[in-house]
Amino acid sequence: MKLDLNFLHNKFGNIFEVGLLKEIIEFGTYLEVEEGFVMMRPGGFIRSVPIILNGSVKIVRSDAEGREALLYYLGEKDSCAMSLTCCLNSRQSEITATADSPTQLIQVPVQKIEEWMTKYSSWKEYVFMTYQKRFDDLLAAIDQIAFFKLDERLIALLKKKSAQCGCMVFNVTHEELGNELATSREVISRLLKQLERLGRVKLSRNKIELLDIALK
Amino acid sequence: MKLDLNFLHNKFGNIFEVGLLKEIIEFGTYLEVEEGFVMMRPGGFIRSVPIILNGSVKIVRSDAEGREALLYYLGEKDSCAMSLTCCLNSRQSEITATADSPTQLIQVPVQKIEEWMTKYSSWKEYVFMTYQKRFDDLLAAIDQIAFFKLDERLIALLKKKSAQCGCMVFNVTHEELGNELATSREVISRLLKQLERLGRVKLSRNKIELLDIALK
DNA sequence: GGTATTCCGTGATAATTGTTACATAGCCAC
DNA sequence: GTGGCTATGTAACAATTATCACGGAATACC
Repeated sequence: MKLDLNFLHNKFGNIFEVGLLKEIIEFGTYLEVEEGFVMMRPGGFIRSVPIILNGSVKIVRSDAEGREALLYYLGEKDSCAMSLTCCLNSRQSEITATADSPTQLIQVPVQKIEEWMTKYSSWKEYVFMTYQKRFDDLLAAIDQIAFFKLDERLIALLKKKSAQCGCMVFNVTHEELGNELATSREVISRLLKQLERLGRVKLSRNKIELLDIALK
Repeated sequence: MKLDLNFLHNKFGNIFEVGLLKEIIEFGTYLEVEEGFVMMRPGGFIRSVPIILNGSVKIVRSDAEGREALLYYLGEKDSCAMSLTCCLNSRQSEITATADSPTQLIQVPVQKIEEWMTKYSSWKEYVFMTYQKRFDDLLAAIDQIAFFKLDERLIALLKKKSAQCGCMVFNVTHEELGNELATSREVISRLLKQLERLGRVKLSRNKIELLDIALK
């Protein structure tokens, strides 16, 4: 697909001014990645800031031993605070970003980030909003990890996944859930089975269906 | 104390340009708060952004049941991402800020935050740096909570406190440590006692002395 | 000095989470 | 359909953390 002004205007018309949209078309790079594609790794150098058009991107923190903790998801119109930081300071990434579904995005090259901030107030606001949203997301992640027990965190995660795909059935393995909650597959299996016995989910291989979870 | 240009120039000369320092003197408010003073509460409205001159401020996240989790400390020259967000968006605070030692600071009124960002590039950079630093701080907090066991987190917290006061002995109760790690006083007492038996700390009422902790 | 208050130590026990080990089930390729 | 791979179920046990209950120690206040 080629970036075109009408398309961008529909999506970003209320955020970005037209001049900026034109520059985005001129200097941005359109990119389409498939589910599972790892867009960014700890230690990776980052030369562009992504703007998500469609799909969703999972942002995860990993420790030295390969354990993980889910931080948040990026969705339509979102951007990434880490890549902003990295671009503005020539730093390396400290997180992992993985496409959680087929994802379309625009990459804004590092040189334009600062330039546009002085040139377009809408861009400046977008950058600030990005920092603020991700800050909020991190606070929410800390709430989950610090204040809730695993069963509640699991339910919250299932809800979040359901919200991401906009449906009540989605594909996921217990292993993946375990990673995202920084625990083991067995623990997740146990908790899920418990939820199934309570009639709150229906389990199959690679798939979970939410029954009365999203409502609560 | 009155704000004076020499003083500010010594402290911030390599960060802020002189014109900005003059405006800070003109429009900022000097404030001195004693240890334990609660500078900000969840739900509180925020009409200014602080710049810390001296001392340290503890930033804590609390949940509905009054449990807490330490996020990070602010020290000299630092500022607060939450108050920036709140000022720029008329939002309410979602964290608690408490003076952890006698603290001197400047309050920058909300109107000037945006104005200075277009006027002084050094201010713009300071604001961005603040977001970035707090973002990093939150990531570090998540690492601690998600990947480490309580005994390690306790040691890390003791180190942090020691670094804050710049000494090996400091005043703190087990209760306070428990709050900051979102656990109970008893658990902390037990872990501390264990550390004392290992010869790594020396305990007294209201006081902890680090022996071979800071070195490791 | 006596008393109240706050802080600390610790046993007992429960709840939660982590680990090990192995069995079984679903699915794909041939 | 058979073999191989991945995913799930689950028991048994270990480790960690939480809670309850109480006694005693240090300090403050009168």
